[in-house]
Amino acid sequence: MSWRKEQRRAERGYHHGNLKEALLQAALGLIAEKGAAGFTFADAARMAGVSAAAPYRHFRDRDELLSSIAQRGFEQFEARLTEAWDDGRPDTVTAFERVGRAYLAFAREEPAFYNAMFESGLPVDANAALQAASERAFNVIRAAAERLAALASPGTPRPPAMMMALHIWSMAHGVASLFSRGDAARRKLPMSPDELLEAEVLIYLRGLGFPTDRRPQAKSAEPPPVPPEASSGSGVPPGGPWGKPK
Amino acid sequence: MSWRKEQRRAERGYHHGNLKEALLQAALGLIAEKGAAGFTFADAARMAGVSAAAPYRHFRDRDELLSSIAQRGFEQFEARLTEAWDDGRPDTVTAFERVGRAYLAFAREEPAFYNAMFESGLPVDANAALQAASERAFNVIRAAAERLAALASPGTPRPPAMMMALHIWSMAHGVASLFSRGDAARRKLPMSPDELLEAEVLIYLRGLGFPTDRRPQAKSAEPPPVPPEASSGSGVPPGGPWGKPK
DNA sequence: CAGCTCATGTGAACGATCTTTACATGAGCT
DNA sequence: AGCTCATGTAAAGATCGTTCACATGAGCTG
Repeated sequence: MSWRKEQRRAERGYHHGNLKEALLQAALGLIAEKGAAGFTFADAARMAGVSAAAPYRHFRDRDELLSSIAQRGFEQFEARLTEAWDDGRPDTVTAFERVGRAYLAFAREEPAFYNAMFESGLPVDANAALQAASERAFNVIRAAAERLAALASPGTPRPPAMMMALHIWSMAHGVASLFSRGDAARRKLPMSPDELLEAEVLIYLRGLGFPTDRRPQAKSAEPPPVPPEASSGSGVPPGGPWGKPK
Repeated sequence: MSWRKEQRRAERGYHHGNLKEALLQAALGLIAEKGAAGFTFADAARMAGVSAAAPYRHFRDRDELLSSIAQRGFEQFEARLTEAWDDGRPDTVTAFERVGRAYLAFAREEPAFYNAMFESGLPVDANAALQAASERAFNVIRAAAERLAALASPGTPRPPAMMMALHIWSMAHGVASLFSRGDAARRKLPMSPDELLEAEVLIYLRGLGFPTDRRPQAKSAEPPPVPPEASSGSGVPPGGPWGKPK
């Protein structure tokens, strides 16, 4: 029973050396397994091989650990989105959809982070640093929407980029949290969450009057010439974004 | 100290008489206050004036109480959505948007139910009855989407109703959980969640080629005549769904 | 190198929760 | 009147979050 603890202690000495990091990693693993609600401070301590009181030297309380994880999550999230956006290459629409896929991929591949960030119930404004990190991540989407808005067909009012960004965010978050993660993924779907979101975004963009055929655009100040399909009929390409209906 | 408990007991006798219901109500109140994560079985018992062990006569464990609440929530949710849909009166698009608003209204007005249903972390398939209730609620959206799909402009492929329903659900859930409830509502927005969702759905529907001017349609088998704006230009009415840009 | 300091970890303890177990009560039926 | 069984209670064990007094040893200071 207790020789194990002694053993551990013998291996690493009285001081852990890197407990804060170890706790964050342990918590991450536990949240991935059992959700933010199921994760316990004591478990994290045990997993790091220290007493239940040790974590209090590094985090005021359980919530502070959680919000540290959320913050780190937003930072990685921002990085992933930025990378996916790739400054709008090769063309704005393609890059924009890549951001959508990156959103879902993050939710799927980093369930613990996503959980801490959006589903742990901690207040958005718990922590100034957290809020800032969250805003930086959102700003990636916002900036992309800004560029997309600039592509609006001439003669049509330019949609507010902020609104577009909020719309895209809500779609991505909705799909992720309803269909793409953990228990929710068990809901049976006629298509993958990725395809679902991609179609949703494409239809939305078409609703705004954007060409969605992904032709690379020159990065010019004036909008590119309107492709034929954007000004004739309802703008629906044959087959539509959802594939060929039978 | 303990005269209070005796007092309570004197008022109602040894047997409570309606404990199951009282526990559900108490839990609902507690979840509304502190979220599903913060709610404790013991608190619910205390609030109902019984010992901490009493609830186990009515629910296997805390999770079963939670899933009972979620189930009841889905039932009320279904009722609200059905009422909002009103069988597509006065016209399909108007009714469809009313469903969207009803979704948000439910999320806002019944935070406890919404929390238990979508944010409590309980598995979708925890319980057959729960899953069934959830599917019945979704079917309201699905049926509405079915009717909407039948309105597709002639010559354009008819979008799969299932996909549309999933899209609408993800939008509504995304907006609700990001902006419309509890802590999340503190995120500052340039518009209300209701307006945000309404614009989102309108743009989406336009992307599918639907007329979105809410003219009442005859309930005929064949689609109504295509309004001019749906077949000319990009289909964007002046001002767009997001109001007048400056 | 000796000694001091302070960040870091320990163990014990408190109150709260979840859950089980043996026992108490009384409503409704015979 | 008496029996039975659903319903409630008290007590107890296990786990958690959190605090407090105390132990340890890494790194600075002289």
